[in-house]
Amino acid sequence: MISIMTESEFDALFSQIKPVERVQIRVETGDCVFRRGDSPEGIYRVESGEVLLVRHSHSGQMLTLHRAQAGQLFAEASLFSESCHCDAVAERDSTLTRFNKGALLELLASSNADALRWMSYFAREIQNLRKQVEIVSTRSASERVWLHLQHLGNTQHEIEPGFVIRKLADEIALTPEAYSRALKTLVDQRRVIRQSNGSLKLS
Amino acid sequence: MISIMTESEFDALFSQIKPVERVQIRVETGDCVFRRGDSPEGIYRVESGEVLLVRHSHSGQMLTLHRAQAGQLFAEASLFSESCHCDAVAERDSTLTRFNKGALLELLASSNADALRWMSYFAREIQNLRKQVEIVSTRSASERVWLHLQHLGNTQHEIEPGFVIRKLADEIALTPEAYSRALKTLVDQRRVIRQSNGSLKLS
DNA sequence: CGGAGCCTTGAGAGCTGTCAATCCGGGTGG
DNA sequence: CCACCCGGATTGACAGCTCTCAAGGCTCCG
Repeated sequence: MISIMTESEFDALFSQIKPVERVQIRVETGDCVFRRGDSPEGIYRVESGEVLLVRHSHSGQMLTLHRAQAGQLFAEASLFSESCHCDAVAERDSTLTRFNKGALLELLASSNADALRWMSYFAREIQNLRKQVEIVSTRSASERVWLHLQHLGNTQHEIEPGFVIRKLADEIALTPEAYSRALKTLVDQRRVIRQSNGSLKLS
Repeated sequence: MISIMTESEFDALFSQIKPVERVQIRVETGDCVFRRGDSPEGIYRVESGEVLLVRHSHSGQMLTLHRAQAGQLFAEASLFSESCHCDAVAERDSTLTRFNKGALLELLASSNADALRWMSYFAREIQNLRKQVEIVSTRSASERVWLHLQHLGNTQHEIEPGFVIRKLADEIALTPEAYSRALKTLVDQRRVIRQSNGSLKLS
């Protein structure tokens, strides 16, 4: 059984790519890595920092589709696409590695175990997205927050301190105010406990 | 450049699977193909009819995550998963083909051009899901309907007659009433035209 | 101490969900 | 041919919830 790709398996994959085919990129908070409609140049890995994939509605509202943190990939789907479908914006000062699209495709075409790992990565991405659709489709704000917290802490059942309400609210299409109220509701219901160190514990 | 996998490429892929590894399945309206938590047995193709991937919130509300129509696959992501993440329910009487999970994985491991096609399929699925997240995250009902109609008719700019408001509303987490009102708003704004044959034209 | 940034809380408006009534088209049976 | 019924779509009325805007609170940091 092929399991979820671990970080070291990622490294094994990418280490086969010639150095000349990878580019180190430094971006500062607010910089655009690419914009919607750009021709995709490859897949990106976040080495440090954080990059958001966002879309802007024509009414000016911004929507976070994905939050890529250190160690994660983004723009995977653009491997097979003629244009980028989101804006990629640095949420913080970040360093990225870009792996050339053509080199990756060649690598995939010549190697098969790697192809399986890639597919498992894609499959996990699909499942995460379905989960996100489920969360965002939930009408009640407190249920939406509850599902999202469960999703975030599905292993540790605990949300680390230092979380930022504004970011969490963005991810599930709520305003920070509504998120705050919803969280208060969950705490009142004893479903979430605010711990003294600032973390959240799910029950 | 690898382009989107066409239906004939699908056929080429699946034709390499031994007949003994594929099962024909007939289901009637309302039948469950599999349930959340089941051990995945393979990937399914809808030959005729329609299958919905849904989740039930514990408050009893049903959410449509995906609508697989004739010619489409579903449960792709479960290839690399130990359990199904949705219920699959027949929306109409349908015939399905199930391709055995193990056979597919072997096929992928031994063939590389096919692996690329599979990945392109997954990549398209990911893009569709991101679009769905974008749509569902849109707060205004009429804007949500507008985005969804654009997504549905992104090639023909027209929605065929015979569409069912209830189903469309389900897909974007709206009530039929709210959908109806939103559609009326779009028609009043001349962004959508109801044609005499019952189809919708986008402008 | 003072400011900045974020979270929290409050009040009101706007929008969607709910429930109910009505309309419309297709199918059935007299 | 017509009355009737049935399912879905539409429309109306109202409650409930979230968004918006505004006003404190809190922590961190200079």
